Amino acid sequence: MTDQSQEEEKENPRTTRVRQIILDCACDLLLNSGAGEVTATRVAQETGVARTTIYRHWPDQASLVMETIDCLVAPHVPTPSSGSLETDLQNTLTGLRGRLVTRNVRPVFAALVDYSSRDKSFVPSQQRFVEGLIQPTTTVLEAAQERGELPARLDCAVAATLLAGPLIHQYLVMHEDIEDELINQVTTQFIRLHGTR
Amino acid sequence: MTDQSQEEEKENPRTTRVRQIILDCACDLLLNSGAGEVTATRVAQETGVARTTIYRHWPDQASLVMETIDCLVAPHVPTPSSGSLETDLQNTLTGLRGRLVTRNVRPVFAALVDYSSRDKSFVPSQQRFVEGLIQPTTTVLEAAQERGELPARLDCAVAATLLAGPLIHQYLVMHEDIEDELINQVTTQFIRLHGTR
Amino acid sequence: MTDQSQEEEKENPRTTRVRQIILDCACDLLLNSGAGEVTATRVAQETGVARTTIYRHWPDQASLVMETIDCLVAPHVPTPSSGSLETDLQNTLTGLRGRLVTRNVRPVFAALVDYSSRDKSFVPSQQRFVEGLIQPTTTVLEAAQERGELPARLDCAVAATLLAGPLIHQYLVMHEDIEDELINQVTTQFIRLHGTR
Amino acid sequence: MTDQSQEEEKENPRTTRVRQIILDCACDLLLNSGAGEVTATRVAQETGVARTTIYRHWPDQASLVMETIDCLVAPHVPTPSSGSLETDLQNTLTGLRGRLVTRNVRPVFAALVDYSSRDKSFVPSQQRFVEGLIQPTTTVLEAAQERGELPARLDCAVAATLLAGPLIHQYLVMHEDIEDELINQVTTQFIRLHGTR
DNA sequence: CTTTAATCGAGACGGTACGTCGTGTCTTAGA
DNA sequence: TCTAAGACACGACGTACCGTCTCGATTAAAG
Repeated sequence: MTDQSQEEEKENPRTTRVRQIILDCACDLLLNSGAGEVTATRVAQETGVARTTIYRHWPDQASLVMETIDCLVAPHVPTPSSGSLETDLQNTLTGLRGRLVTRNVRPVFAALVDYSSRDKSFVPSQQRFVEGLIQPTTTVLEAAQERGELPARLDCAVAATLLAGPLIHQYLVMHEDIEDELINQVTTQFIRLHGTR
Repeated sequence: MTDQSQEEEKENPRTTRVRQIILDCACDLLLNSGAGEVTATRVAQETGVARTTIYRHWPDQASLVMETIDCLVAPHVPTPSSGSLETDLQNTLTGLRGRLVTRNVRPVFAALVDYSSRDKSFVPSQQRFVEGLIQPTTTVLEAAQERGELPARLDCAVAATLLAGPLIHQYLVMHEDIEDELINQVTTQFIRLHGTR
Repeated sequence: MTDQSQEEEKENPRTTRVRQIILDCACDLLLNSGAGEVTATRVAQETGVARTTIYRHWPDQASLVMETIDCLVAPHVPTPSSGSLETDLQNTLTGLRGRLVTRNVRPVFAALVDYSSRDKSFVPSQQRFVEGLIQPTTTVLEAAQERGELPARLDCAVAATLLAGPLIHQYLVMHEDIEDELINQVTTQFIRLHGTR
Repeated sequence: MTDQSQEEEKENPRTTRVRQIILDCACDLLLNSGAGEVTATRVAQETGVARTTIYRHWPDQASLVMETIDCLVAPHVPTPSSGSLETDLQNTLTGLRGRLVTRNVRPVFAALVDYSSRDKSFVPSQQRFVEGLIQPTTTVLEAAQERGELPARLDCAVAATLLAGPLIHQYLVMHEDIEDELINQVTTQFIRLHGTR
């Protein structure tokens, strides 16, 4: 009945609106201009909201950035299974590559790494964000495990690291493109080792 | 004879000393307090060198940080080969893990990611830095290839990504510890796939 | 009724107070330490006001000095007329001499000359300041003219220059004291020439 | 015999040359760009002489400016007497007005006033400079006195102040032009009072 | 004609001030 | 009640000039 209102504590609609305007602008700035521009001053200029209003909702720049980033955690989009684990992995990893590029992940990642390095309370946010990226891979592995295509004792999280790790390393850490060849190698290698046929 | 001395242009020793003092302090600050503290003002306070002197050597904060980071690129330390590729890889990856921790790589990485995200001219620095970390792995692979333990057509750089990528992803991206198990998996998987016995 | 209040725009009292603190200190510095010390940095140190606050009110050092000087323009103090033009002039010029000394006019004049020489927009300030010094003389002359003691066609401004000019020249330009003799000569000469008995 | 050589101490010709180059440039800067530009840095840029060389000859900026100004003290140019004191005075004062303008006296005066206000040792320089301007007037008066056209008890220095003072006040202090009318008034007034016919 | 000493060029260095920008706190008015 | 508007203290930025200080490289004069 009042289910949703009890979470929100009957927040003033004006407040909600302003918060949203600010967050939208912050997301925009983060994705398009980098974390360095997610600034009370900049958001105020951009939105017309007063700088003091921003500080009323977030005690400081860090917490605004934190919440901005959490807005950008990729929601889990299930990929339809093709039946073959190898194909599924290929598809998932290709999808990951696609999302890294189209979602403009680099600036968000940069913000996370930067803030995490000075404030450990950002680490969970960073983990959540990266897990959001890897999640589909883990899901595919778990499905395969359920179907018996992977040994039950396999730790799917570790396995996902083996699969997605090289891609993320290549793109976010090395700042280089992910070649099809890399996806192939990663997948083939994994299947050969763990695939139960 | 005087070939190499002519590159250095006989720089005033005082200048060299002051530059070194500044860089040392900057490295210190970067490693222990984070890139945000690598500031002309802060370095000046810390070293007693005048702020203007710093600006004489580096036009701005970014270039000081850039050079500071380049000071921290891990020099290549050759690991003695044990004869067995598997053992070599285990050792090398364990060494990588050790260096990640003892070298306090996270703040450096954070600085690189941060600066690269706003200024693409930092990307090469970032690549150089990460390659400096991975280099031993590549070396081990090339040695094995020479010995015939790996197929000649194998691209050692890609292979190194497959091996070191998951570790770096785990430590720098996921902010989590590298378990022995991960090193084992990565190594075994690689050997099984490519090892020519 | 609210006519005059609308000019002032109901400025925040704190702001008014801070502006005044700054100006007071600037006047002090100008009079006692010279224009060279009227510096944002110096005023900030002296008053405890932040340097940036000063820059909020005055875009640069020059405009602060300009306003400081305008604070020091001598307000017109009417001298009671003795009935005799000669005595009035003696009194007024003696008063001028007194004000030159007690008001510590030299540093203000120095500032004006200095700034005017590089920025013509200071010239009006300089004129206003000097006219503020001469004003009583002009007033005395005008009163005498009204009483018929001076010919109606006499240009009082020029006449004031003839009277006050030598004094100011002696004190501000030649950096020498003004002897009673000089005042006497100037007055006598003027009365003999223009006095209508 | 060695009269002149003993003053100059057989100075190195290179030194003399460099000193002259610097002073020439300093005069130029003082007259055309104002005292604020008479700077070691600026002179060095302008002349190609090293900044350190300037400091070798003058301990600081002030002493360079001081010497620069002394170069600009107007040499006494005798004006031919017309026989009539009134005409002589008219000519001399008109000449003074001319020199004020053509000699570009304002920036020099500004420099003198500025430096004198912070360092009393500049006061004599300022007096010398202004006396250089007034000197012809005094000379004319003394000649007239000699001829008996002025009473012997007249203090020519004071008289010169009465005559030249208003002009200098008008031009240097009030920053306004000197009208012919002012010269007339000053002269007539003086003659009427002191002229012995 | 060379050698030796004065002088110069070049530029690092420690300072001080500049004017700008951003932060986070605060107060006052207005919707 | 919450927002707008903006002053304020703080502190870093990057710049300009000061006056001091090495260093080599020129140049001048003396041997």
